[in-house]
Amino acid sequence: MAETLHPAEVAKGAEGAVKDDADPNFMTSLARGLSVIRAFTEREPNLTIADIAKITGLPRAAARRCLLTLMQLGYAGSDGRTFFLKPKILALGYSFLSSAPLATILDPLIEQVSGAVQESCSAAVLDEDELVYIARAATKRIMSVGLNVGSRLPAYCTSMGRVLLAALPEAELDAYLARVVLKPFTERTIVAADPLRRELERVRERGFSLVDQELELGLRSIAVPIRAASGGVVAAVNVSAQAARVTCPEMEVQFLPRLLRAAEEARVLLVRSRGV
Amino acid sequence: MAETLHPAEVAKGAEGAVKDDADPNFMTSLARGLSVIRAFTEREPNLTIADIAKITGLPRAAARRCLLTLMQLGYAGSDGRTFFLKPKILALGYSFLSSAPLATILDPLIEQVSGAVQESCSAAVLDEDELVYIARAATKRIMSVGLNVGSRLPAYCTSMGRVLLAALPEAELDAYLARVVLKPFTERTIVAADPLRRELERVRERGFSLVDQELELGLRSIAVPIRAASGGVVAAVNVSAQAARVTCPEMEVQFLPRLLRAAEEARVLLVRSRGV
DNA sequence: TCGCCATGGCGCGATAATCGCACCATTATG
DNA sequence: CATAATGGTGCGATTATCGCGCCATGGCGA
Repeated sequence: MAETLHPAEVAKGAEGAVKDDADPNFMTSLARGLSVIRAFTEREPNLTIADIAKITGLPRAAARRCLLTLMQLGYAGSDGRTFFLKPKILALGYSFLSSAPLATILDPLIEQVSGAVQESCSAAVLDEDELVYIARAATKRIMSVGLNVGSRLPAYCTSMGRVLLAALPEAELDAYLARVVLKPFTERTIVAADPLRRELERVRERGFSLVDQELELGLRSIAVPIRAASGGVVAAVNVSAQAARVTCPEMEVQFLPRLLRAAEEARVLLVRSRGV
Repeated sequence: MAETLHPAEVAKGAEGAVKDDADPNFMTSLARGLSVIRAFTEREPNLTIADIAKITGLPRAAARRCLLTLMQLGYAGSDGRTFFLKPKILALGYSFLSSAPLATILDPLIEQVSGAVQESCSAAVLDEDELVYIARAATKRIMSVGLNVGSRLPAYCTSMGRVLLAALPEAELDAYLARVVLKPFTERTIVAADPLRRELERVRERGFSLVDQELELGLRSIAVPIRAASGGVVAAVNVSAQAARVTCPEMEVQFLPRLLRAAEEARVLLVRSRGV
């Protein structure tokens, strides 16, 4: 149980650049503690010290120290044998949400669209080559479980991801394409750089992205960009639905207008809330 | 700008118990790093090193090290002068959300109730004497801004808080009442222990809690407990509305039945998902 | 325009905080 | 019953972290 998973952002060095780390400004203990927090997942909400050690690659004693510290601070709890995260941990992630005007503003809009079209609706931004959900309204509990605020998906094969990629400066897109491996999630997934570039070009021209079962069979989604006052794309919103229930043309007809309206509304609201 | 706010869980010692016994299992650096994360709030999403130092009480150099570490790990960013949290920080809180069957299960139910009654609906649990939102569906952006997943409110003057307090074992309730100061948020807030006890007794008997403008004038809310298979109360769900629009009797008539139904549904779903 | 103060960056010596090995007790495992 | 794995602990080693102090920068007011 609990296999050695994510590469433990700590270990050698997340960035493969220089290996003679020894950066005097890098606090190893902090990095370790955070990696311990991230070791907890849906699959294994209750972990033992040994589990954590395996997952993070930390020595058992170190893992234990982190856990104990998190406990003392109220971020984790223990039933004696296993450890688990406590709700206080939300205070961390959500210092971001509450400090992000975006999430606050988009949330009600998302709800509104979702309620109107009776399908799941989300907002996301790009972070480290991935798509990160910052707001979400689900109609039913379905769809490849567990998409939540904070969830991360690849950008190249999702509608919101493509909208955001399409808005990237040329150079950054090049860098992205150079970095990322386009893994096929279904047989429809675009996995070659050139076709992807063309698709992004198309997204840019049409002002929205429609992705048909490229991430998961049976799942279609359509997304539009959210623009700030300045005109820059700051996020994306989408509606996703089961392919069996909604055809591609229907997605455009039924969902696109609402998405565009929400995006326009968001833009207006964003103007008023710019403390940045 | 950026006043000295929360007491910096690090400094002296969150628990007033023993003084500075230098627990060998406590990693100060980790605690400091986490307190830096929590220094970011809605009011000030962009903070300078000096700000952070003031807020957390850390020396400037230490604050700087934390910030730089968070940056290297991708949790924070900087525009050169000020720092801000990046979406990756959500991965921390998200470890909890995704590892909490509760949040996943309650979310769709919340949405459903919210959609049906056209008012904001939330779910919360108790954590360190406070109410913590674990799921939320807002209809409009209103109501004393920024209630989000992760938000914390006092338990004694909120409907969900009372539902959860009412479910506490006698001894724990005593301890709670001994610890907490009942601060009046409005002139209606119950601030004496005895009346509060009686109210909790009433909540226990009636199976729900209706709080009328005790947290904020113009705000009413009604909550019911969510019970696990075992019968223990594990969370609460509520509906809140503007007092001007919905009277107390109306709250009971219009919202209570739906809340009870959602709670019953949750109970059924919880039985099936108990991996704990 | 000229200083003044607050801030960010940096280096370093000091030291205490963290490390991780090694060992013991206890409990799953077979 | 034997074995392996886990949790807990202590300690010496060391190095990761600390925080003071200094310098450069720059915003701001006089």
